[in-house]
Amino acid sequence: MADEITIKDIARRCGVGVSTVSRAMNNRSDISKKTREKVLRVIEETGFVPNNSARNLKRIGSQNIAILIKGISNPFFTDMINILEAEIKKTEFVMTLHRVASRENEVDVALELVKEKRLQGIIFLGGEFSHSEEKLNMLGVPFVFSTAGAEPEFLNEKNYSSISVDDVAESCKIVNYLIGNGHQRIAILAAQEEDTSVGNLRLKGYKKALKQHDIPVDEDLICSLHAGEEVEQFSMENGYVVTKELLARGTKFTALYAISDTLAIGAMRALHEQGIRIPEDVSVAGYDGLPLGDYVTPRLTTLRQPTGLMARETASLLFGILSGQKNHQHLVYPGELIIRESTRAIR
Amino acid sequence: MADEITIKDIARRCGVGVSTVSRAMNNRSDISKKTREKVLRVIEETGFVPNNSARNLKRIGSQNIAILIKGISNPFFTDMINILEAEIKKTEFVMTLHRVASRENEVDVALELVKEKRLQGIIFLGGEFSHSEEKLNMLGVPFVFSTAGAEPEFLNEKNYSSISVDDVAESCKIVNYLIGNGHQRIAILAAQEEDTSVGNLRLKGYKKALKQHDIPVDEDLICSLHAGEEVEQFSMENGYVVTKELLARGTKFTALYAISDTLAIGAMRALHEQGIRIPEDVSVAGYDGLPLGDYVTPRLTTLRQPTGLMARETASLLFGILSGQKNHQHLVYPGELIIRESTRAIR
DNA sequence: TTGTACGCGTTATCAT
DNA sequence: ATGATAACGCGTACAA
Repeated sequence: MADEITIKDIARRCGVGVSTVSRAMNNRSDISKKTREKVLRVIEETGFVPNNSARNLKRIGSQNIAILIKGISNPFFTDMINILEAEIKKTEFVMTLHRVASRENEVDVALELVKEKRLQGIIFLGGEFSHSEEKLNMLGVPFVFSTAGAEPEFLNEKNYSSISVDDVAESCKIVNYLIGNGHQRIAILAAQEEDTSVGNLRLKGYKKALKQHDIPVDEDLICSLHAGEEVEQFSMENGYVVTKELLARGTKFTALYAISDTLAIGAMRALHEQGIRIPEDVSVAGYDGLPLGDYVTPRLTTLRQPTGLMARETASLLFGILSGQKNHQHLVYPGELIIRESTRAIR
Repeated sequence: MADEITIKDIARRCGVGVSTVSRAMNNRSDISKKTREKVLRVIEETGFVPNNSARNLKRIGSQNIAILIKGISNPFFTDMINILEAEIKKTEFVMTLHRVASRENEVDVALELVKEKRLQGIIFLGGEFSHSEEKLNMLGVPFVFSTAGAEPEFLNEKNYSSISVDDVAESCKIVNYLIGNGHQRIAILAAQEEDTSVGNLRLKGYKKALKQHDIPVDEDLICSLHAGEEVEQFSMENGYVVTKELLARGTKFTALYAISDTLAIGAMRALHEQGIRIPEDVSVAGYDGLPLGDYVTPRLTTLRQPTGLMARETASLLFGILSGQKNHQHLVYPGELIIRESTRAIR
């Protein structure tokens, strides 16, 4: 309500010029200790808060780094965000977290943010990896795609970095583990065919593993996730519902592989309700390696993505590039098969 | 890289004035359809993106609403955020989500944001509820505290709204349920005494319930959560660790009440590892009513907060105030005791 | 060390 | 319907 107070008001009240106030606020050296203290005291008393829009507009180089997250409610990211935050806090940079709605294009959002906040760098978490190069080049600041899936064409780019696991290979790995334990009829909870994100890559890995063992792909075993505005794609509920449908179809299977741990947990509940025992009757495997998977009963077999390592490398890479000590690179980290209680060998 | 392109460049390329470009961008009516199309086409071609800082600086009334969240990784909020987002999307307002670090003061952050984004309203999710009135009054725009805990002094304020459950009463409710089922020695995973947030209120509720039944408070049964920069307070891991400590102490108890579902799930794992059966040997109850609680085994007894309702009411209240159709109010919603499989009657 | 004046990119106002 | 111009609030060069 009170008329917005500006730097001019502070200057007037202190009997100094506006630049002096500015200097005090920004901890400049070219100001006497005495004046600074006076100015800061008045700022404190009046509760003056500088307008960031005006600052961003004028400031040459901010120290802002943005993290853009698609699917912020995905617990998979919370770990990475916390580590990224800790890493960034060690530097002179300031992090701003920005969520991207599922219908938004993250590069468009980034384009806005670069101008608005005078960003120095960007980290993309999750999301698609099919972006027009033209737009990417318009960003004008270094950026790193993290956990965005690895496509060969992607890996040739010299203009930006990426950090990921090989979703196809890792997905193949866990399905191979199931096959190695005697499972032939393996249901999968996977993304729609049209999906251009990791969901599709993990489905590819599933098919690849089957092919390696000459097991024919049975479309009845492939359960497409419901997707849309309403349902969270990788939610426990979605896993539950889709598994219910699978069971209703009467398709036989000895193992179920869900492309995320959350989906797997939903599936476990659906199986449990039907009196199907895990792992005695059906083995269940997930993907991601969420902490949560270690807390459910039975504990979930999964493919762990090295989130801590990836987050630290993401930060290190971006700061290396910003300081001119590193060049853009595309790093692919191996996942880790974590065998717990929800799977078993059959026959 | 490319020199930043501005509204002036667009104007020049179109052979029009800058104000005409501005009109085209902002869908004003006082511009011919033909010119607008031409301008928009050039904007499209050049990939021009207006600078939001400049816009915010100049614009009189934005349509921005901010949601400030303390503890964004808390799954309890994801539900509310999704609903709030859906409600806000129905209006002319634009929502921006902003996370507040645990060491930051949410009102200070809000103060900055109000100026920077010319906010029209604020929703606070989580966090403390002990704010200086002086600062709150400086905000100058309507705001609603949601799920911030209900304190009597708080409820007298006419200058803002709050939406909450009565944490003391609800906590008391679930402990009473345990007592009613024959439990006398009830361990609690609770916040530290110094906590000024909901954690403390829930502990109060626990003590109140014991008192009502003349059960003496045994300090050995009160397990303080680890808190700090490193550990997420309401995490499964914290629940696990604290329960381990409880068990190591050898204190006897027939029920365990955790002040959040995530903590309860961690506790269940710790009990499970000791061969303690739930609910046969120990009953476990949580608080919050997360969807997750319905997916674990055994399914978790809990006190559900009506998140959907609260989110919708939060939106409705804020928009009512913004449109002058409502006054500030303080609403307290009842929680719901959800009895599932993790608790049982003894004796 | 300090103050003055200009400009950041946009929208609002006023004139045409 | 359109264009010129003055703000918005601050940082920064430059002068003092």
